Amino acid sequence: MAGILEVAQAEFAEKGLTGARIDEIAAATKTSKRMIYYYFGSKEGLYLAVLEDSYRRMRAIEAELHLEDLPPEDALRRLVGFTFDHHQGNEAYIRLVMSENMQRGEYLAQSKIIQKLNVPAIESIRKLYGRGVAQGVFRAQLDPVDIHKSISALTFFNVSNQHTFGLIFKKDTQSAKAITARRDSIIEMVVRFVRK
Amino acid sequence: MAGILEVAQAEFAEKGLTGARIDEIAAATKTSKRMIYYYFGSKEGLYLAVLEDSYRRMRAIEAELHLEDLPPEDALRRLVGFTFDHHQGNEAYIRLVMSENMQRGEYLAQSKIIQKLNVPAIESIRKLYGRGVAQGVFRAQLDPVDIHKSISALTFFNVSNQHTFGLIFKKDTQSAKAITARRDSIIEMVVRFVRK
DNA sequence: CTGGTTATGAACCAAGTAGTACATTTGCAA
DNA sequence: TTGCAAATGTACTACTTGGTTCATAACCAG
Repeated sequence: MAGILEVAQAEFAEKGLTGARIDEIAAATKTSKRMIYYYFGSKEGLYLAVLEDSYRRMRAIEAELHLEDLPPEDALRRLVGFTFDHHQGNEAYIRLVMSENMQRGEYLAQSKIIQKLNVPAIESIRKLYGRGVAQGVFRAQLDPVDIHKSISALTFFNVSNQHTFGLIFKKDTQSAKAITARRDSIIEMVVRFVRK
Repeated sequence: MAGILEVAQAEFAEKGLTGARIDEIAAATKTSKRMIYYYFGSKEGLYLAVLEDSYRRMRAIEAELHLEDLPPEDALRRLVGFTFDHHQGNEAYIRLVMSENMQRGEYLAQSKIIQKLNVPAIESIRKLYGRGVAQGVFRAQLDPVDIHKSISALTFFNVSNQHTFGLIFKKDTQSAKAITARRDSIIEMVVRFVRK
């Protein structure tokens, strides 16, 4: 059954909810279409299961960064860099989130476990930012969720929109060099935003 | 035929390439399915036409901002604010671009006119940034395309990922107040990035 | 061993759905 | 008017696809 989820994640990430084919998922699994319906009830049920599983795995990896051990600015640099790498290395996850936004969050809204999974992400920013303000290196009055949103936007977009952006500006955006440069630029942007 | 494009844009933006239904588009038009095939050849042909038309209209609006008349930082603020508003007010366009990225840019790559349409966007940043450096208010050595990418990322994400982000962080992200706050935050972020 | 619950296989179906065949009409130039 | 190309309506089809029916097998507690 874990195998079904993996295969289904790949298929849904590749083609979206409507583009994905249950028959193809079944064919790539050891089980049959019959079993997919037995376990997940419907295409939508499977999609939701995949969605939850993907968020869960994403956050599980994010958990341990040990930002407390670093000075605030270093911690922030590390957090942003890590988020960047993480998005960069998980295109399937990115595509699932894109797909879900195309459905206007209709399926994620049905999930009961999602909200809980994401509190830690904000918490680590809140702490780190609080320390920075206390030490006088960060400016005050900023909203941690807003900071998180900017970090997400910058790192997410770099993967999600790589194709249209690359085409339009004829830039190689995916060479190791280009990726590193972009990574540094994003880190710099976030740090400058919070720095006093 | 212009009518077809409008209806088709709405349908493709709403449901993506695979989710969109030619029959539905036909039903919402004054013409028939037969005519859609007559003019556009296939579903993909129609999709490509819609894509090109949407980019074209987007850039046409962007054209006149008169940034030359303003001091560099003011010009940058205006550009970012305008881009933000523009994305905020054109969800259909955003969704089409998302959809196209889900296809890995396969259809946009077939378009011969796309690259040309986007040179001006970079040009206006390049000029504005050059002026800022010359006047000593912006730091040197930055890449205009990189700046443009950050502006796009921040403003695009705010629309494209509003649903998942809103759900996860239980934040109202679409009230007038929230939008204005986010707008200001993004402008500030970009300005701080280029400022000396 | 038995009864029932869980798991599985194979063929099947009804509803969509992109695309077409064919006939017909409209417009327009000569 | 004639003739030809562009435009259009109706009905159809070949195929895909989510989901099901029915029968059977494997498992497992009492």
